[in-house]
Amino acid sequence: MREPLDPDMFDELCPSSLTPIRFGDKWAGMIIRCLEDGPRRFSELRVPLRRVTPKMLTQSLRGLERDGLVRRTVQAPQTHTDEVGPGGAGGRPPSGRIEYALTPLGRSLLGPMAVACAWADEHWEELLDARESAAGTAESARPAG
Amino acid sequence: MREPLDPDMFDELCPSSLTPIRFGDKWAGMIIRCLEDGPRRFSELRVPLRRVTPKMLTQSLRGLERDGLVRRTVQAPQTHTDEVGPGGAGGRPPSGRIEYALTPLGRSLLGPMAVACAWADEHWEELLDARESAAGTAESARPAG
DNA sequence: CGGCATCCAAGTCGATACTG
DNA sequence: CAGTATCGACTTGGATGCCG
Repeated sequence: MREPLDPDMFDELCPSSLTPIRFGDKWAGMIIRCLEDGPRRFSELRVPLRRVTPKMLTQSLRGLERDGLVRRTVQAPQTHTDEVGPGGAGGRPPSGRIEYALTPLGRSLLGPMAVACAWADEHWEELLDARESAAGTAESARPAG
Repeated sequence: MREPLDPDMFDELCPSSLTPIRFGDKWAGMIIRCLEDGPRRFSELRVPLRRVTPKMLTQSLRGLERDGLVRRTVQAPQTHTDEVGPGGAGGRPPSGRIEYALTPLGRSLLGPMAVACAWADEHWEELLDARESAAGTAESARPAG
């Protein structure tokens, strides 16, 4: 658990954007899934969600926080750096470590989200077919313009 | 089944608008639920969804049709009106009876929707509490302006 | 009855630049 | 690192009026 998030997890080839089932705003569902395995820092979330501007990421997180689905915590920086860690020797102490984590309420959404994902997984081809058919009929209705 | 739809089913007291789980556009979920028990005519849908302008109702229905969730059918009007029914004696024959019905794909959404409704039913109070707390802290952060 | 056309207000989202 | 500020495009949805 708490492994680094897959950078390609939410690439634009992922057809999740065509399901009619949505959770909150455009990125809320993906954010929740990123927090599924434990707390994450802002910059950690930015890796899989690198197509999301920091403004939107902040905005979505604030919305989730407002609804009690996500909790934002600031940990005081350790003044005595007895555990610098390998490769982190050059960093000056940040003003505070900020983490986002799912609340129990946020976690309770994982069930419905799994159901939604299962539905999308099972039916996204039908959705694509229907849309292509609709586009085709719309085209044929046009007099070759 | 096929009883008339409850006019108050989707009144604004219904807190479904605060759940983060959405199906398609603003009214798609409600439309699907209205079609759950069988085909409905446009004017039938307008009763429980009377807060929805006809433009939006059409727009949502077109979207659902495009995605293969709803099918729109036009039946030829019966020229011989052997069944006028009580109280309907004054109606002149319409140009065609139009009905909207769920497709199997649309019907397959009822399961996830039930899950979403169960979640909302179970947690909407927590959502409200969180929002009120958030509003309160936002107010107290303001310097009594 | 079952829409469509038009206008307009509000919200959403993205790009870019800047900050403590 | 973790945001904030500003601008503008795009989308969504409501109000109103008209049509076959």
